[in-house]
Amino acid sequence: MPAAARPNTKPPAVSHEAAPRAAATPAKRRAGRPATAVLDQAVITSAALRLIGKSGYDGLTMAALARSLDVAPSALYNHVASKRDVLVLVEDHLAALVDVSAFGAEPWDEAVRRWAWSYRDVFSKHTPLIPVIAVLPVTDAPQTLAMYEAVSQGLREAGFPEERIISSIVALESFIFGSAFDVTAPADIFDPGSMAESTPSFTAAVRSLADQGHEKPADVAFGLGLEALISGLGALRR
Amino acid sequence: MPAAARPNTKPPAVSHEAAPRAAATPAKRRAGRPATAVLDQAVITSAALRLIGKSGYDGLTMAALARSLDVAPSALYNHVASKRDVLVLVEDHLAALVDVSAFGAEPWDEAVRRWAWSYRDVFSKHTPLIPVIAVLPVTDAPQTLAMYEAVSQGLREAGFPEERIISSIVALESFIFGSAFDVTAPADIFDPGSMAESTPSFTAAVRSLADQGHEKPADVAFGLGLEALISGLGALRR
DNA sequence: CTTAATAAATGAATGGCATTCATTTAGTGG
DNA sequence: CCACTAAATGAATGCCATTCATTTATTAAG
Repeated sequence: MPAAARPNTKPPAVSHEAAPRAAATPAKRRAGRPATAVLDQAVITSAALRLIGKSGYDGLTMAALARSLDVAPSALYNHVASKRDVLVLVEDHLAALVDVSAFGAEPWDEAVRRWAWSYRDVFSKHTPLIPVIAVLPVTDAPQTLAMYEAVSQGLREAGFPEERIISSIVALESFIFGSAFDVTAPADIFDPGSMAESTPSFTAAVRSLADQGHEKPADVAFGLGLEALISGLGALRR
Repeated sequence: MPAAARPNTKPPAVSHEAAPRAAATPAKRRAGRPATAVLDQAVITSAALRLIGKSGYDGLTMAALARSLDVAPSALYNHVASKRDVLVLVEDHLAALVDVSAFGAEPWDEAVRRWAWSYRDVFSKHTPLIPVIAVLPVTDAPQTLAMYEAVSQGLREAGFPEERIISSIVALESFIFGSAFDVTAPADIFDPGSMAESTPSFTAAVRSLADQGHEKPADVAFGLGLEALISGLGALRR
C-alpha cells in the first residue's frame, strides 16, 4: 500500500473531476458504504408499491426496483433475502389498509360484510400476492396478524364458538381470495363462442345474466356468495 | 443438386454410418422434419403432467419439458405459442377429472357437494394454474366448458333462477380456488409465535381449534364454508 | 411428375431474470 | 486505535422463455 495518507475527516469538498452539477443527474454514488444509509425495508416497500402501480407485477423486478431507488440490484440484498421477501413486505403493508373498523362498532354480520368487501377490493389489484399470502406464516406479517386479531375478537363477541372462529375466518378468506382473481377476469370470459350449441344450459345462463343487470358480474357473484356465507355461518352461532 | 436419384420408397435399411444400437441412447435425431411427427399437444400435455408430478411447477420449464420428450426446446413452439399455452392444456386436462357425475343423479345439494370437493382436491395439487384459469376464456378450454355445462344444467333443474346460475357457480368456484391454496399451507401457519400476547383472541381461537379435532384444518374450513354456501344459495331458489 | 408451399424438427442466438461474490468504504464497540 | 460489521458497487453466474435461420419431409397445385 502506498504511504499517501488516507484523509481522516472528509475528502476535499470539490474534486478536480466534476463540480456538483445542477440536480439533473445527481452525481453517481461511488462504491462503498455511503455516509447515510440509502435503503431500509420501508423505503424498499414503498418503492415496490410505486413500481407495481406504474408497471404492474410484471414490472416488479429486482433490477427495476433497484433502478427506481438509484441503487445497484445487489444492494437490495442487504435488506431482503429474496424477491419473495419484497412481496411479503408489500403484502403486510396492504393488510393494514383493510378496513376492520366495523368490528366492535356494528353488528357482527355488517362488520364481516365491510371487512370482506374491503379485503377483496384491496387484493383484487394485487392477485400475484395471493399465492404468497396463502402459505405465509402469520409470524412474518404483523399487520396481517393484527387484522386476524380484530376479526377473531369480533366473531367471539358475536357468540361464535371458540373452536369455529378460525375455520370461519379461513372459509371467508378463501372466498375472498378466489373472488379477488375473479375481479381481474375479462368481461367476455364466459362467452362460449362457437361451442354455444353444445352447451345450451350454460349459454342460456350466461345470456340471462348479461341481459339482467348492469352491475359488474364479479360484484354480483361476490355479493351473492358473501351473503350466503354470512347467513350460513351465522346459523351456527351459539 | 447432385443427380443421384432420391429413393422414392424407403432409404436403405442400414446406413454405413451406424448400425441400430441397442436401445440405450437411441441415436440422436438429425435436423429437419422427422418421418413421423414426434410431438403433438396430447404428447406435450402428458409429458407436462408427468414432469409436474416428479418436479413440481418449479421444475416445469420449457427446457425440462423438451428434455423429457427428447426434443429441442424450440420444437415445442411448433405446437404451442407459449408456456402459458402448456399450462392451459394441463388445466383443461385436469378439468375433465373433476367429478360432475352426481348432477342429474342426486339431489342438487349433494351433487354440488361432490363436485366441489372433487374440484378442490384436483386443483389443490395444481395451485399455480389458478391464476391462469381465473382469467381464461372458456372458449380456450373445452373440457372446462363441459364441466360448467353439467353444473349449469344441474342448477337449472334444481329450480335455480336462470339469472342467478352463473353467479352461483362463480361464487362456489371462487371459494373452491381460494380453498385449494389453503390445502397447501404449512400446518403451523397460524402459530403466532412471539406475538401471542398481543393477539389474545386470535391465539385462543387457534389453540381451541388445535385442541379440538384431528381432522385437517383445511378440510374443516372447507366443509364449513361449503355447507354455508349450499344452504345460503339454496334458500334463494324459486 | 414436378414443384412450390407448408410442417416439424435442430441448433445457435438473445435479452432478461434473481442471485452471489469480491471489493470498497463508513460507522461502531471493545 | 483497531477489529468488526454494515451497506454500498460492479462483475459475474446460471437459468429462463422465446426467436430465427436452417434442414428435412410431407402435401397440394399445376
